[in-house]
Amino acid sequence: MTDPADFDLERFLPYLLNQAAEATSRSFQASYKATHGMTRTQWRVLANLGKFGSMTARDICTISHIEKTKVSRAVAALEDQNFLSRTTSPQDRRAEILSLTDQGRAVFADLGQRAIAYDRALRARLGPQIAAELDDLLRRIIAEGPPAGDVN
Amino acid sequence: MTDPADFDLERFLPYLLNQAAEATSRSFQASYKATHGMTRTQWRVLANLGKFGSMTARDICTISHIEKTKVSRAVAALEDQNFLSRTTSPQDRRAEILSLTDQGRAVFADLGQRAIAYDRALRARLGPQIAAELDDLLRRIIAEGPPAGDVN
DNA sequence: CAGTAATAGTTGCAATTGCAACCAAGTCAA
DNA sequence: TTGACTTGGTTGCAATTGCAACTATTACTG
Repeated sequence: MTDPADFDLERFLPYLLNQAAEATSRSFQASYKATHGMTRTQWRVLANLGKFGSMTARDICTISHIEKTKVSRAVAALEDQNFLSRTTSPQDRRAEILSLTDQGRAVFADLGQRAIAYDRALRARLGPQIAAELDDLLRRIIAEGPPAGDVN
Repeated sequence: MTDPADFDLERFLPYLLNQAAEATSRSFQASYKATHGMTRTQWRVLANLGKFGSMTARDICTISHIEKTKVSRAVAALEDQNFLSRTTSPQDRRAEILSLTDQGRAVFADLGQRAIAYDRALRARLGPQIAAELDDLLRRIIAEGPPAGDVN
């Protein structure tokens, strides 16, 4: 039997992860919000396209784990800003292939720089090998997905 | 000079942290949403009160790093559900001391149990000592706050 | 083939958020 | 004690989200 008092909020992973995520994302957000009027989701979508090249919205969903509707709207917004363009895929006319425009690539180059700097500062404080371990752990959590559904 | 191509999205900490946070929080969310009609923020506020006892909204803000307006609304909602009650502090009539009601404590006991189970499942997959390291890292990130502001 | 199921993406609507402006109470100093 | 400043907390409003329902294709199955 687990005593309710055993629950240690300060060691509850979802809680810790959220705080860490908020803390780090929030401050970097200033970069893309102020200079390019982008939202967090938009930045992520753009970053994925910048890093992995043209792909479909669905692809972005699967590799980034962002909800399809969030992606859909982010894509629309990025298109409005002329950061990306769509082409319906010849193989599957439902799908649209998304590619960054020159302007989009420029923005990505700019923000990529800052992201590198930001990330380095973060890692510098943790120490390089520790930071690398953190990467692994996070990737494992992300890849393995939530544990065994049965929390009922 | 950093080449834009150097930017590795898959190793960008804010991005990784967010994905991990989303993945873990989201699935646990089902527990409190379905059974107690609570929102993420509400659960967090309740958890803090459950764990640390009565305190002021401001206290919750500082220890949990949740925006004051989010806390304010969560408190209002929890009060509507009769999970907590307020008393204006005698020392400072601006401040309200928040305390869980019996009902609120019961909910916390219930969710606390599930949280423990969920967290254990998560840690079990990482391995106990690895999970402990992760805690430390996350806490450092949270405590140290974002790096040096100057990402401009 | 027809008929049904799955998939890519969008949209409506309600709920949650963020930010700035705003009260009310408290502090501090002249 | 008045007046300027801070601080606890709430609120208005616009923007972002979540979820479910919906369109248009494509895939499957008998």
